[in-house]
Amino acid sequence: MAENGGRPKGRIIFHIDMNSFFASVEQAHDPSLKGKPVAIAGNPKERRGIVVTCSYEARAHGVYTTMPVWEARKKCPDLIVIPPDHNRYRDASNAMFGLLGTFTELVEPVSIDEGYLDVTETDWPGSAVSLAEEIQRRVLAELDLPCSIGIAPNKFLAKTASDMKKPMGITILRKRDVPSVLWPLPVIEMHGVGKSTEEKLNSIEIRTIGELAAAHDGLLKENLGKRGLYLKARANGIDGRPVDPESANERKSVGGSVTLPVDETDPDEMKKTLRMLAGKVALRLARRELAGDVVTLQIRDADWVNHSRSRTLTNPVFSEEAIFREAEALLDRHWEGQPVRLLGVTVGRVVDRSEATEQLSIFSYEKYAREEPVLKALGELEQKFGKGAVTRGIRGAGPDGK
DNA sequence: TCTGGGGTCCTAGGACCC
DNA sequence: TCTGGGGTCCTAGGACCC
Repeated sequence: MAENGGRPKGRIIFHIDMNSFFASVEQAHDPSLKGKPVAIAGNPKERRGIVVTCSYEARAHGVYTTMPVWEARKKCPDLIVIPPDHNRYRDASNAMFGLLGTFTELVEPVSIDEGYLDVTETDWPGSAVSLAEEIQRRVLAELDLPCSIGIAPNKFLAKTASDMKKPMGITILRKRDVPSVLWPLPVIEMHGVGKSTEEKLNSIEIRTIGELAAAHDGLLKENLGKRGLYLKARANGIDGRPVDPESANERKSVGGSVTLPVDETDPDEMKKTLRMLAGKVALRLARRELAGDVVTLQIRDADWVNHSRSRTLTNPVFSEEAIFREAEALLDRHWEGQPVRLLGVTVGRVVDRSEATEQLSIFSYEKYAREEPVLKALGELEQKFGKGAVTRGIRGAGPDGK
């Protein structure tokens, strides 16, 4: 980046936000869709489908993300509804991040369609704006996809900035702009503030981002915990989080869930679904070579009340069979017979499988050897082969063959 | 005819240990 | 009869985001 005249050098962070990403990818793939109202929605024949993303033409008709498909069709009779093609979006995303990576190594993917760049140290000869223009130009030229870019001294402001002009916007948000640009807005406009937090803030007479920025720490902490304090810092334009290219590789859990065709009360049907979900999760764990030692079952009741039941295992699992067994046991133990709208299975606390094996051999195996069914089995073996045989067996042949 | 599916982080209470 | 604290792990639920 070009010299800045000897002023103390802050960071220069970009936030890249792909505009209505799934819809744009479909329009790039099939140019006849350009200029038309397009919605990406889970199987449009299903009664529970919602709009996942839609083109700006569809938005002009009042269609928005999360709207039920039937309602979107009512608002926009010409709406073209396309089922999602996740492989296509994954490819486009990889191409997009690959392109960003040619400008700097400091790229942090946040989701499939957005990411941060720390361009403070790039050797780009021009201004930050000209770099943003070049990135935007190349993403459009090479991938046929529009994006918006926010330029700011930190992540929060960059993210806020990229939201301010869509599609194909480039927005600079300096810290000194915060009082005039951010402070007049209602708190709900802030990233990190949802409906619930908005209500809590309103109840203590905080309605604008400016009022949040000036609020008393004690009051915030009392009502919102430590979240309140960092929201206040954000409201003041303060955010010290670094751009971390590794964060995407630090996945914590892998899960699958599905809304059932009807609210279900038949345990056999529910177990078929759990088997399917376990298979899906196992497949995705396999692709990333992961295993995890917490299995969680999620149940959403017909009235949208969520429940989760989890179990921490002695050693990490990854197979469909092992995941299914745990999910099934959790269902047997905790389901109380009420109609179920959605089922989910998640494997948590995931680690690389190589790591998982190591853990098993040096640590978890000792714990495993104290489990009740294991003790019972060991007792039987000792009766058969004599005392000491089992211990020699364990030491001599660990699960990793060492 | 309301409301998908993928995640992360935080909180709070109880168990358990020193 | 009255009665420590500090720390970690586990579990369930809530809030938020894309």
